Amino acid sequence: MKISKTYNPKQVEDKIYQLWEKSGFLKASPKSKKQPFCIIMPPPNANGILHIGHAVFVTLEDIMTRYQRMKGKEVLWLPGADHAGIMTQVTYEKKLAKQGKSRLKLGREEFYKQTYKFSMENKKVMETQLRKLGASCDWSRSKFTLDPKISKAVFYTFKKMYKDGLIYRGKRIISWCPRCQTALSNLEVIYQEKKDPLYYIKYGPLTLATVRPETKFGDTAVAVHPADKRYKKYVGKEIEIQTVLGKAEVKVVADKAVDPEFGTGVVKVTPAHDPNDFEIGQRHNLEIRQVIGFDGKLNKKAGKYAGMKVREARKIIAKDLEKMGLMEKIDFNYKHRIAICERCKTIIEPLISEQWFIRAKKLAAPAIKAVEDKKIEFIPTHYKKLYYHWMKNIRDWCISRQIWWGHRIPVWYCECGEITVDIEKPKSCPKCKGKKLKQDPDTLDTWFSSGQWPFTVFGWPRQTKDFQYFYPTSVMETGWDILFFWVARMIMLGIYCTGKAPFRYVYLHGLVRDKDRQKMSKSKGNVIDPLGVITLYGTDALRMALVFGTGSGKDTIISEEKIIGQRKFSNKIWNATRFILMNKPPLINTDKKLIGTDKNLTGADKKILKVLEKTIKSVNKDLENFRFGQAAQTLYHFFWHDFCDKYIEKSKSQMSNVKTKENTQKILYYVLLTSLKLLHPFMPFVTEEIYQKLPLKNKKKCLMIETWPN
RNA sequence: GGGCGGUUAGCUCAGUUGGCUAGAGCGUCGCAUUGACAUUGCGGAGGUCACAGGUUCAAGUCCUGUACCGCCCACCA
Repeated sequence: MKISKTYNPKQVEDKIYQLWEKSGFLKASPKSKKQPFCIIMPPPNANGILHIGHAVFVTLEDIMTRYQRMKGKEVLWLPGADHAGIMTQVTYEKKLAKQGKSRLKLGREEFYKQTYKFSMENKKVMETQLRKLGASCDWSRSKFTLDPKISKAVFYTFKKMYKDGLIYRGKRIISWCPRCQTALSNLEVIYQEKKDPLYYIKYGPLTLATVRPETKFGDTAVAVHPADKRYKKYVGKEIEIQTVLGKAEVKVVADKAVDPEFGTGVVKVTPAHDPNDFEIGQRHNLEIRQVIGFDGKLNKKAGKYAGMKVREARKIIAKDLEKMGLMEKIDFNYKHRIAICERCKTIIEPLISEQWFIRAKKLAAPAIKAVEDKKIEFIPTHYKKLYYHWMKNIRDWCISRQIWWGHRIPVWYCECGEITVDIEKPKSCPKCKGKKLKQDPDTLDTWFSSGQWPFTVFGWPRQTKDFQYFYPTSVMETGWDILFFWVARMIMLGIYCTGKAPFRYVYLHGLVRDKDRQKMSKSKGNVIDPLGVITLYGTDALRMALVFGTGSGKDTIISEEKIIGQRKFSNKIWNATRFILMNKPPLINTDKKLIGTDKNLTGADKKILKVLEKTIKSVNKDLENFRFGQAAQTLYHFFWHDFCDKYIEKSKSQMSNVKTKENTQKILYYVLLTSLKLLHPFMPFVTEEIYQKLPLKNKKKCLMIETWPN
């Protein structure tokens, strides 16, 4: 057998992956008598191709998966894809726009159909890419969040929560994205610092500061701090004010939310268009007067300003105020944080609208307890604090979105006013027996369905064999940036739906950054395309570079040099094997017991065996404690510097001595095989390829299912 | 306003329950080498482990404080 001088991943990887997939060892069975180990893959969004962040999670999860499989557990790593509501809708709409088409022209049904097709195509591409990354997952169980069975489970949960009083419909102030035309949860809103003029406007005898004079038509009060002596005499009274639309009367209320230090200590209260004002309004029973519509334009309550967009109206109104002598002064250097849409960066318009909400506090309590009781543990542990903080201050969760792509809310309205919540469309109204039922036009927040992912993938609410055997799962591995979006929701919904915390450990990895610690982004031009890198240096090199010397849960620093360094390592393993195979016995038995006793061992023999033992111990300990970066470093150092540089060099003389030849050869094969096993979770392709070439007795079909060294 | 993380070699980072002369990759300097591998080997230079105290036989590691950097959460108009 001729072996090439250098390791050539391109010729090896696809062939090896096929070997694994055809072997059937990637499939898990709930009938197994072994101990289960299960990771649910965080389903990538089905709206694009994989990036380097995906390569991180694949590497980490595959390391755990392969390690546990070799340790003899029944391992299931379950893949899938997420429909990613708003994100996919935005992506597909952009695609349509390029073709001169639009969502509205297509209509709801056709748009859904096309987006579904688009997502399925992406899912297929992604699955090919996951294979290229070496992901040893069970493809026979691949799922999609909009699969009919999964959707049914999601509706089941909705119905159950509605019955339990955990879901309600209500008119609330929500964050509205005028571009996406939908409500957003507070997590989908991000903040950006911006400089805006701060206007000091005369309100009758008072002066107040605001950045949004255009909302003044919605003012239903003016508020001051209860302890503010300057304004005490006005509290509870109506004051007459001059506005751009004429004279009006407005009530003065005292509320502790007002900061007497800011501006003049007087604030206008616009309950319909500001979250704080909404709350002040609730406390003082103020009228809610909506003056801005869902299109982001002023409505007819704004008189002559009706139809103007918020920002242009602001300028014009400010000018008019000045003309009328109502503007006391303008501070042009005022910096504040404005809310923008996480997806499209459009400025958020707080609006009152009817939405569906989850009473989150009730779900949060047991979710907090599960972590306190160590039913779930976080790695790194400090994320526990963040989790507690968020869970203890949780607010009701707005779960309705005014988009078309996703699970349509399973609620039907009858002309008679009856509301029916069910998994499927009711045949007729249970109250009036009428047949004219209209389904709620909204869809559910993506995270509502992905929050149930760890059990809906197993066919829950049916008590399937899979569910009983694999749930609760072992590890949830994902990025810390979706701790609240996803992990917290999975814990809450998991406990609520199944009575059990959905996983034992949460491992949170960091962000991928370049060597200047910059976050990777297309606009910065510093992205590393995992598949491009793979064609250049091989999957193993990329995987090893992603974990090598990275502290658990810390940001992953990656650079091309680092990947090249690991390609060299792949080649080193390859060539060490080539050397060992130069002295090829017919078939070698690598049972350690057959290696000579102390008496016939040289100093070098003893040393390498001892260091190997130490390496095995420390790698095991590291892997048990999720210290993958450390394990990778230990293995790298052992293989290169202890085995290759020292022992293999020494073996050259030992092999030419008849007395030591046989033992040396056995040790070479033994250490090589053990190293391959230990390295396999990190570098699956090169190790498997070499394993296939070794002349071993008792060889298994693949290294993937070899026995892990303990 | 709260909270979290970081500060170790020129650069990027490891360093487990405190325990050998503090490590790796890349870079750098010198030497070697046509039979495993130049995607190499050997050797060297390079560190007051941010700073100041404290606990200890022993501190990069634990405690307290300070400085700087980064991040998250929060309703300041």
